[in-house]
Amino acid sequence: MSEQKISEAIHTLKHAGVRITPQRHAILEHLIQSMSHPTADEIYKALEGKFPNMSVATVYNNLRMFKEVGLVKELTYGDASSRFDCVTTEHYHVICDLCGKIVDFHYPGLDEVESLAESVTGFKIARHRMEIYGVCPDCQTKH
Amino acid sequence: MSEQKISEAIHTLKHAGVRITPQRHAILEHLIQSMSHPTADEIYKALEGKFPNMSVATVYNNLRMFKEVGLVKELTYGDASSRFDCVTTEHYHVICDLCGKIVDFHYPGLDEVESLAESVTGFKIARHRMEIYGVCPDCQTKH
DNA sequence: TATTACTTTATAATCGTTACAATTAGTTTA
DNA sequence: TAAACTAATTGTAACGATTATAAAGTAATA
Repeated sequence: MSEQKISEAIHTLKHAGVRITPQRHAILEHLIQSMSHPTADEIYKALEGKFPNMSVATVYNNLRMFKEVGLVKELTYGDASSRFDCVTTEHYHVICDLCGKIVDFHYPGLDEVESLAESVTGFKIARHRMEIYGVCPDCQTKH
Repeated sequence: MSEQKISEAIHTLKHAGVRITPQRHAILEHLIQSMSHPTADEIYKALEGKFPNMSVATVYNNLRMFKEVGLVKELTYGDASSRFDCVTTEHYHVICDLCGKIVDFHYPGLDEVESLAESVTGFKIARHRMEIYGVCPDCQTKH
């Protein structure tokens, strides 16, 4: 379960020559254990009990670091804050238009979209992103 | 050509009870004629010759308005500025990782993705977005 | 023409994020 | 284990995109 994911992640970090500070450990743990896709601020608030002196900058610094090492993906949605997602397997996100909830959605990679785009545009395609928007079950019953 | 698109758009606006001010007309014209997907600031700069006193707020206000009427779509990419795209037909965007160029890409709607997401997650799906990233031909030759 | 509502303008404010310099704390070496 | 080295954290200032606000201007309407 998540214990194992955490130690795997820590191993990855050590291998990349990164020190394991208490703050880092806590941010990582929170990212892995929370099944949601928290914003930097949510992580900050969640940990301020344990680390009353932690700076927001630390959260951002480490999230950037995790991203560079490949542990985490940043989900960017326009003006709103970025959300951060622990990379496990490839998946897409389904997002509720009303409450903002994000649900993981597995779908076989759209390789043919990439190859078609490559041949049509002449780009050397590296990746794609897709999000699906709608209203979640909770919000459907409430409205 | 674009003359016709402009008058169509103006008709849509009038029908929605919106006054056609010179600034509005110019912003609309720029959006339709420029084949790119400009940011609010690019529009602002492009028009400051004609309208030395125009405020950025005017650009933002009108872009929001155009969006509400359905003339324009906002493309949001994380921290960077939003880009604005005149709605003509459904299409996706291919984006260069190096220079940021955006190219339109037509692909048959991924209806099956939406319907699968709907059945798997219980969401009532309304739409999706997809972007494809890579390196454009120009940047490929330069690097 | 007077009234009304809508627009624009200029500027201040907001919010997420990053830069910076000073301090603190892991890690390594002796 | 202690000194030395380097990376990480902290607090705060700064930044940039966007929005809010209030005052002034402009079009439409009676």
